[in-house]
Amino acid sequence: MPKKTDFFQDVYAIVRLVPIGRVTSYGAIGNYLGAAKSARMVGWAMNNAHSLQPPVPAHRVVNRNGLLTGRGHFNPPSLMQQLLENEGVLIKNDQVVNFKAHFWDPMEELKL
DNA sequence: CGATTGACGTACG
DNA sequence: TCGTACGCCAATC
Repeated sequence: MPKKTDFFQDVYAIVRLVPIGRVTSYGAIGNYLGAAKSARMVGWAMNNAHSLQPPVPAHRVVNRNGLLTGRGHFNPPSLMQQLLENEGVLIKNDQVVNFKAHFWDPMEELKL
């Protein structure tokens, strides 16, 4: 029987599967794991992800609005935007430009 | 051990 | 269209 902590591991697995130049959202991951309403847990998992090995590319995970809500948890906070721009994802006003085009939905990509 | 918070999202007015 | 309320579950105070 799977342990509840597996949810966190699954979140990390999904984030690591996100291709370069693509981004996903907390809700999309939670939805894929069957915890659509537990998007907060995905965010909490990211908080723990900073201590994981290998490091989880949390900078590819943004909120439903494509806003870099978690940038304040990076070091420095601007690192998130910098990493995304480095992968070809433009950020404007702490928000992903053309977010819909860069959006990587695990349910569409992994479910098949 | 109880109350509050948190990298979110949906529902309702 | 915008603002407020609630749910979700774990960690922290």
